[in-house]
Amino acid sequence: MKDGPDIARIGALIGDPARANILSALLSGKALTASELAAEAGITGQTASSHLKKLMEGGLLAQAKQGRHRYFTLADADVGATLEALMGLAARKGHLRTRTGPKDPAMRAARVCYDHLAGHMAVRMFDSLQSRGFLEVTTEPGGLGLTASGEAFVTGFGIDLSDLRSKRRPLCRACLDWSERRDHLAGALGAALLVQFQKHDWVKRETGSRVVHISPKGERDLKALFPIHS
Amino acid sequence: MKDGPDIARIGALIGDPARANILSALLSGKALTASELAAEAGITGQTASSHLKKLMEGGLLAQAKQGRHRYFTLADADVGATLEALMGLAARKGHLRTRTGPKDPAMRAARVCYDHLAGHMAVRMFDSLQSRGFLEVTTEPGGLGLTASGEAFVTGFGIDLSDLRSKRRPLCRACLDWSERRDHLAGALGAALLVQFQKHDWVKRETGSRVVHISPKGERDLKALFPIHS
DNA sequence: ACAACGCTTCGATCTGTGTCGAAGCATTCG
DNA sequence: CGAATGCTTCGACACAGATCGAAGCGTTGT
Repeated sequence: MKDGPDIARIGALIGDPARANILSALLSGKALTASELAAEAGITGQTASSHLKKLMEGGLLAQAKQGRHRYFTLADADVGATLEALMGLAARKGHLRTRTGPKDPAMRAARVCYDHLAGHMAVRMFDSLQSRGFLEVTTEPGGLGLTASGEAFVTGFGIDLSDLRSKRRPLCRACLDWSERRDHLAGALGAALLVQFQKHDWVKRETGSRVVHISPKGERDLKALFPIHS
Repeated sequence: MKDGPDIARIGALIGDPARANILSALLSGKALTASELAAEAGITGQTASSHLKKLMEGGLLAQAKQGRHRYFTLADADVGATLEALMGLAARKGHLRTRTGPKDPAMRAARVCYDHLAGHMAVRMFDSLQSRGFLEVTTEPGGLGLTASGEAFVTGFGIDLSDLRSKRRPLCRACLDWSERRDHLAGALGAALLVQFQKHDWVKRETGSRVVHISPKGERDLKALFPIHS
C-alpha cells in the first residue's frame, strides 16, 4: 500500500481552500506578495504566512525577496500544468458545486495558464499549428517538437528560437485545457508566443485575474495567423 | 479569487492518507472490494466505508454492486492520468520524504497506470512508436493519432482498430510517467496493447500491486518489437 | 532616529474530520 | 430458517490544523 510517491502530501496542500485560492491566483503567472495573496484568499496576513510556509516546504512555490516584500510564484511550469489538470477534473466532476462566476465566460475564451495562453483561442492556435504540420511528436522532454516549417513560422513571427532553446525548459509541451478539454501549447514557446501577442497589443491581461482580453484587432489578426482547416 | 473550478474539493479528497492509499491501489486498474481497500489503506471497514462514500460523491470513483460485495474502480481514465501527474510532482518535490520502498525499482521498470503500461518499458515503447513515425499530432480528442503506417503496425500486432474507435474514449493519449518524467501511451490503444502483451505472456501482473513483471521472453520480444533509434 | 509598513513567530482557541466500537441491514450459504 | 459475511450507519472521542490577536523583527521612508 506504500507504493509510489506520497500523493497525499501534495493533495493535502492543495486541499485547503485558502491555499487553493493562493495557488489559483498564482496560476496567473504573476509574482504576488504575501499580502496580496492574503487578500486574494480572504485571510489575514498571519494565516497567509503560515500557508505560504507550508507551500514552500512542499516545493510548490518559489519566492523572491525584494525589499520588504516577498514575491511568490509557482515553483515551475509542472506545478501549473498539474493544477490545470486538477481544474479539469474539478470542472467535470464538480457537478453543481461550481456555480459559474461572472468572469467565467471570459475565462473560457482566453486566460493565462501560468505563463502561456489557455482557453478557446489557445486551443484554436494549437489546432492550427498541428494541422499545418508545424508540430511533431518527438522524444525530447515535453514530447513535442517543432518541424522545420514550424521553426520558420515562429521565427518569422519574431521569436528567437536559439534563445528559447538555451533554457533548460522544454520548448514545447501540451497542457490540458480545463475549459475546452483539449490540449493547448505550453512550454518555453507557449510563453514566448504570449509575450509576442502582448507586444502586438493583441491581448491585454486583466489586472488581478487570469482573464485575458482580446482586442478586436487581435481577434482578427490571431484568426488570420492561426487559420483552422475548414 | 473565486476563479475557475473548485480545486480544493478534489485536493482535500486526495489529501487524506487513507484515501490516497485507496486511490493508489485503484490505479492498478483492478476493481477492488471495500474490504480489500480497507486492508490496503490500513483502516477498518467502517472508516473505509466513510471514505469511499466521499470519493463517490466527489466523482472520483465508480462502483459496481455484485452480490454482497461492492467493487470500486477509478471513475475514468482522466482520474488515473491526473493521479499519475500528481505522483510526478510528489516524486520530484517530495525531497527526502518518500523513502523508496522495496518494490520501487520494479515499479519504475514497469507498472500498470489504470489500464495501460507505465514505467521504463512503456516510455521506450512510446519513443519507438514516435521515432518510426507511427504517431502524429492531431486535433482529435487526446491530441494524438495514428499515422497510416502506425495503423498497419498495430493491426499487424493483432489489434482491432475499428473496435477501439467505436468507443467514446480517445484512441491515443499521452500520459506523463512519474518515474521517467516522460510521456507514455495511454488511451484505448494503450489499454489494448497491454492486453496483447498479457496474451503473449510477455508480462504478468503481480497480484495486489501495480507492479508488472516482464518475462525474459517478453523482454526480448518487446525490445525487438519496439526498437530504439540508435 | 523615529515612524510606518510588510511579514513572521508565538500562543490560544475552536472547528472539522478521521478514527473506531457497536449496532443495524442486506445478501449469501448451509 | 438461522448463521455468517460484507458493508453501512450511528455515536463518541480525540487529534490535527486553520484561524486570529498580539508581539517581535527587519526594511523603507521622512
